[in-house]
Amino acid sequence: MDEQQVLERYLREHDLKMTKARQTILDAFLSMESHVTAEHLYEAVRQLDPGIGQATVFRNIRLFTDAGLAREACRDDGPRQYEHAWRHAHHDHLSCIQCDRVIEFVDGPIEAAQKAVYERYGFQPSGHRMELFGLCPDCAAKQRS
Amino acid sequence: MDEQQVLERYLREHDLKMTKARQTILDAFLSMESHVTAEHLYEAVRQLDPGIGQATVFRNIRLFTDAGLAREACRDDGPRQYEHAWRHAHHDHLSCIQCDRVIEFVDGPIEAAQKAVYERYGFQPSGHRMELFGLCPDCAAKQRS
DNA sequence: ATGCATGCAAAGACTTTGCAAATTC
DNA sequence: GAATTTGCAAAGTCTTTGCATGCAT
Repeated sequence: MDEQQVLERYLREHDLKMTKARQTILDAFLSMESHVTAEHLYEAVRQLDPGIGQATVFRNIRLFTDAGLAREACRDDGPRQYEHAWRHAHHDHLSCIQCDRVIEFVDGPIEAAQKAVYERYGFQPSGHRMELFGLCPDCAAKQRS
Repeated sequence: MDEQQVLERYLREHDLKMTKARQTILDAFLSMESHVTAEHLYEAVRQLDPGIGQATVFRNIRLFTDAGLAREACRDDGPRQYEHAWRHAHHDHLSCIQCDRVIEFVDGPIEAAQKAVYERYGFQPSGHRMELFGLCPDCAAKQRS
């Protein structure tokens, strides 16, 4: 089941409608990389259809989140960021604090250790978020020179 | 070296001044638990001195962050949150998605596995943030009944 | 036809900034 | 005395909402 179908199904189940604007916003979202802000998405959408308003983008990215296509990414500051959530395996982030490059990874030992923590405290897991910060090899090299 | 001294030293090194308002805001911050918003802090500060303005609280919590006393906590939404950063060992969070209870923990195996990830990608570590979400034992029990 | 969706602009939530007066060193 | 700080209010960001109209079913 691809994203298009997931959304259509969600709409059907909630008595919502597929509109031209909604379809355009979905197309734009699917064509973009992870860590999209509403502003980025709005710009991309305007390329496809200049008539679509910003509020509609905000309303729909939230709808995509409810439908399971998008997920809010953790942030310290600035506008809210979204990632793709469908057919996009769970992953964690390794970010360069200098150039903002982001590497997505999944690490078996970390996942296993997290499970142990849940058990230790008697929690029932529902998800997690992890971000590692550091200097990427390129930036570390630049800094040394 | 305690927080008071850390701040005084930071002020001296940056040619800044210790004022009555600044001291009051520091006292309020130190008396509060982790995950303080500027609004919470403002309320606490007003108890101590109703004459202090909100902008001053915003300006000073940021100063505390620069001085290494506070640290911004990761959030999806809502106002920015701060944690204590001085003499407060690094820790991760385990949060209940129902009652918002937060447990702070440090896990050796996770820290070790993170180090391995840094090495795998050639990154120079500078910090990380991890938050595990789930249902705490109490909320899980309530949900079953 | 019915009722959700849209665009616009206004309002909201949160944070920062400009400025004159007050305070610190 | 020189320079930082403060309180206030205004402005800035980012996001949501109210409403009349347009569309999808």
